[in-house]
Amino acid sequence: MTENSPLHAQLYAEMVQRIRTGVWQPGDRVPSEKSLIAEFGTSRGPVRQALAALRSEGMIVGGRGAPPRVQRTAPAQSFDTFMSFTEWARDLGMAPGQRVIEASRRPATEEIAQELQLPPDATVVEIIRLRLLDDKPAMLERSLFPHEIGKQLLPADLDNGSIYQTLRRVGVVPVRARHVIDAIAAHPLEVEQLHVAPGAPLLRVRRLAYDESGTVVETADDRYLPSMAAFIVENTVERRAPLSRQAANTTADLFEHDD
Amino acid sequence: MTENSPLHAQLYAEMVQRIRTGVWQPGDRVPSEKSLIAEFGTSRGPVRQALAALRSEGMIVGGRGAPPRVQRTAPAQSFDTFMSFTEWARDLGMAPGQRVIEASRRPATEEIAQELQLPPDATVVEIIRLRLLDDKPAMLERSLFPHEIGKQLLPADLDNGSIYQTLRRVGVVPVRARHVIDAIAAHPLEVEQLHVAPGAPLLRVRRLAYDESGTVVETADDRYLPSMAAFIVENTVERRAPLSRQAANTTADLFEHDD
DNA sequence: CCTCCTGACTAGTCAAGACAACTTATAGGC
DNA sequence: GCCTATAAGTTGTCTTGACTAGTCAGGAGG
Repeated sequence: MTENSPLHAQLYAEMVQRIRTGVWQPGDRVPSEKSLIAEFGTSRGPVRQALAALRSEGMIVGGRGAPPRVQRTAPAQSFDTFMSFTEWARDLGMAPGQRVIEASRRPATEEIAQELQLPPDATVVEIIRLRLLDDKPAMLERSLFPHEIGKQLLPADLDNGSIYQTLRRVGVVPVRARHVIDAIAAHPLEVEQLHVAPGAPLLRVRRLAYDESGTVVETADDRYLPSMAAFIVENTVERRAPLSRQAANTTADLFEHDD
Repeated sequence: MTENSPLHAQLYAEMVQRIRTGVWQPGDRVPSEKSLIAEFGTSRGPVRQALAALRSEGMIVGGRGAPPRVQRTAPAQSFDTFMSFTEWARDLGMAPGQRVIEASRRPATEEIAQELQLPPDATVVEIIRLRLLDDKPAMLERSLFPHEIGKQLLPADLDNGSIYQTLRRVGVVPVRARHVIDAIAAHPLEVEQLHVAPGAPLLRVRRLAYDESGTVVETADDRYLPSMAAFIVENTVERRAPLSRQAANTTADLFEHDD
């Protein structure tokens, strides 16, 4: 694993582990660059690169004249963990579950075709799943895929395993996504599946995922029970979060494509 | 401005401007490092440092063998813009407005004292304001400050100008914040002020802001009309957002202090 | 006309060294 | 005991040089 990766990445991994396992305690000073160089037997470049990575994720702060300090902070979730409900649940130590409500193939509406960058009336695959945490309903997920991609999913066992893992096996790898977070009242389907009162507030996340080449892989509409999940952002003066607050009158633009 | 800052920062600023002004068009290749070195008359280090900064903010992508490409992406909002309703509205080209509902001094409850890192029964200042965008209600903001800080706000003209600007004038500068985003049903006060039906879904953002020394400056509970605002996150495999999804049974921990 | 291969170019990685700016602890003076 | 000046140590910044691994266009061959 760490053998073929670049030196600075190995150093980074080693440092992350030391922080996580408490070898470097929160509030402590990190060893000086000089001692790290001596320990790892490298030059200053890779060491500084690894430290810069830690800093960019907020795990260490300060510096300039004195070694930086370890900061205990909610670790940023990896792209995969953030995208995949299954991986997220495992990360939390909870049992992910799912029940397919609907899996269908249908012609796209004009709006959906545009979101998926498809010609009008193209076929899309829609999958609606109830997601569970430790057997309790947590989220209702409505995903839309272009037919080329979605057809790989219909024969798969959607009740077990992650859609993303299935997609990866067939060579579809999302690498970029845009999430729009807001609140919405529960509709009849959510009332039925999530066991909430009609009109109850739900946390909605609409997602547009792209692969390497910039083509849209998925558009989704996830509705979370606020009693089961929340989103956290950590923000610093130095470190901008790739997060912004948008006026809703421009929400239509939010799903415009960049490239 | 750019005279005393380090070289790589100057290069970064210049490159950002070129992207914003369209000298470097989205989709275009960035000039090669060699040509940038020749143009700016520096060595490779600062040039690469500036490019790395652009990359970390998602403004350029790719590389390794070919010059990176300019990516048109929703620019991450600066810490100030993200914190301050006033600056955010101005950024959108809309007119920010506000009406103070309540500004009071009171003993803290146990829970609030803990959040603000104060001894039990310490005095806190609570300010509740209705926030407007172009004269339309958009958000109800409930902020709590330690008395030492809040007392500077009570005599201020809270109906005009930003709280953060006022705080900065008296030397209180937040540099780090944690935001927890979820959904909640409208309560009587929101029904009255935001003109929504009882139980209507609102987007809630709870915020804990720290200053340089790590002491809590503010804790707040903002409730947005989902028809007026949403949050956007852009996520990449390479670039982790400092954002995570959390199970709500751990929500009590979310406001635990780090340091 | 298409495919494949080669070579020029590019960015990623690493090393070693030098100086500037800053922090911290120590030693000295009051 | 307290404050201040100093010195040592640390990180930030920049340079130069080298090698590796990837991209891309153009030419040879089918």
